[in-house]
Amino acid sequence: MRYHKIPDETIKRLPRYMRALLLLIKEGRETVSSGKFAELLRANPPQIRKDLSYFGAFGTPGVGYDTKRLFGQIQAILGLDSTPKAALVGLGNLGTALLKYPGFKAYGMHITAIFDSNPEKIGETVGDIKVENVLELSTLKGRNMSLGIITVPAPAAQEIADQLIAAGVNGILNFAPYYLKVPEHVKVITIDIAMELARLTYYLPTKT
Amino acid sequence: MRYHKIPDETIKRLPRYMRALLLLIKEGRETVSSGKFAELLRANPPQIRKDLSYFGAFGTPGVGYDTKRLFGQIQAILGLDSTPKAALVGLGNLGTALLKYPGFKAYGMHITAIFDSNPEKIGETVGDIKVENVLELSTLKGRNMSLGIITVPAPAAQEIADQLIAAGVNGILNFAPYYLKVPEHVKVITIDIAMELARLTYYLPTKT
DNA sequence: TGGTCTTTGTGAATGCGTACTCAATCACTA
DNA sequence: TAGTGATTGAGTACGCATTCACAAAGACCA
Ligand SMILES: NC(=O)c1ccc[n+]([C@@H]2O[C@H](COP(=O)([O-])OP(=O)(O)OC[C@H]3O[C@@H](n4cnc5c(N)ncnc54)[C@H](O)[C@@H]3O)[C@@H](O)[C@H]2O)c1
Ligand SMILES: NC(=O)c1ccc[n+]([C@@H]2O[C@H](COP(=O)([O-])OP(=O)(O)OC[C@H]3O[C@@H](n4cnc5c(N)ncnc54)[C@H](O)[C@@H]3O)[C@@H](O)[C@H]2O)c1
Repeated sequence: MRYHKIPDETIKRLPRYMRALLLLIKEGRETVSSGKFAELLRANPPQIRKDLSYFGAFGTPGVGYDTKRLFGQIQAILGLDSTPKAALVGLGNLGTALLKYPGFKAYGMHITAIFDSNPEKIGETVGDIKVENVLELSTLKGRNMSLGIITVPAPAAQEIADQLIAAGVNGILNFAPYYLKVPEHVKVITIDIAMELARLTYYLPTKT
Repeated sequence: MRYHKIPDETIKRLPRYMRALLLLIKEGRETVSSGKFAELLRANPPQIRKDLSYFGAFGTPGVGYDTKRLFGQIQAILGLDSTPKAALVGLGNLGTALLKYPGFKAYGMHITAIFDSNPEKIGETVGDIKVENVLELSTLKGRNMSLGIITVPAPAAQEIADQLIAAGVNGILNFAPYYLKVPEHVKVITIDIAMELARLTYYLPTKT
């Protein structure tokens, strides 16, 4: 049913559905059944149907889902139809890699501001964006920026987060290995690469 | 020692515990109670106690957990005490960022081999590692490499994964937005950055 | 237009992980 | 050596997510 509680796990899967749909659309497929779709994603059909059903009835029985329409619908659910703008803070190795990555556009996202504290980097242009001084972070306020990406060293992360939030950002993608303290209305997703790599070794066959 | 089923979520938390313990050790703390520890991690005490209890009794009632000892124990549980070696394939923007990152060592992990297909990159050295031709990937076999890191474009990911597995790797950290098909005994963790960013917009206040 | 086939949408059951609680345990002190 | 206080370890209850199964619904064809 609509407007009831939606599992967080469902939200995590939606962007994956989008990516698979992009592929299907490129292949020229007009419709896809939950069965075929599940095969592509290595998931099971009822999972997909249930996930989608939380938001309404998008499919047609006997046929399946219209690929283009479903893509648009998921995009709308996630709020990507309004092409949110993101500010990146910390033009280091990781920040640079993110900026050079072309894959974000396909979903309707854009990084439109860059900040750093290093005087050598300030003023530089990456793509067509000029690197600004982190001290001017508050100037973001009028620029309708809804997302922040933190790629500064861990000790600076909390301070940057506070400033981003003060500037009106209410979603933060954090790469620093630090657990940010933020107000209720702000959502933080931390990607902790070292943690994932560490976890991976657990699953290796024990060699003793 | 409990050899019953351990929740995957528990395994995901263990590396975070390690990081927090590193901090405590640096601060000179000898012991920590589950209460203090939970506060630091913004988690709740019973969760931590339960997680640890799956592997045995590490704490002393009335006192708490010995920080150094617990760090070593978690390290052992994860298999990081044997300092697993990792091979990275795809020395692009992301691959370079990972190689320059010093944070992996603290957990007991090392990237000790690099492969790429670009002739300009082959032969180059990064840190003290020489970049090898991806066609020579099979030479990994004798080098006791247990982990692979994939930072090549998505269309090449499956092929690289197959070759890594053939060379004896059985844990893969994959950054390519592609869902790899691997044998039963191989564990894959995919970090899909674009997906996380896309998901983030869902939680933003709907502005209409 | 009626019948059949396919596939959806969802109520119900199952299974898993988290949160709670409390007796058992250990250090410390007198 | 016995008493006190703090904290663990785990059995239990709860809640959420996944899986299952089936009735309702549209498409297609005779
Ligand atoms: N590179 C990786 O592979 C990797 C892996 C795991 C985690 N991380 C984390 O990601 C973050 C960035 O990593 P990196 O490798 O890009 O580091 P980096 O040192 O290359 O880049 C950090 C950048 O932030 C800038 N900076 C520092 N303090 C700042 C401040 N107060 N305000 C604004 N800018 C500031 C620096 O000038 C630099 O450009 C770190 O927190 C790191 O722990 C990185
Ligand atoms: N950079 C990011 O921020 C980012 C974000 C999300 C996902 N990703 C994914 O991570 C992967 C790497 O991204 P990137 O930005 O570093 O890309 P990149 O193009 O900078 O680097 C790719 C590297 O792989 C090498 N390569 C290509 N084909 C190869 C092959 N068959 N064998 C060996 N090496 C090969 C190239 O020579 C290059 O050095 C991609 O799959 C990308 O989709 C990157």
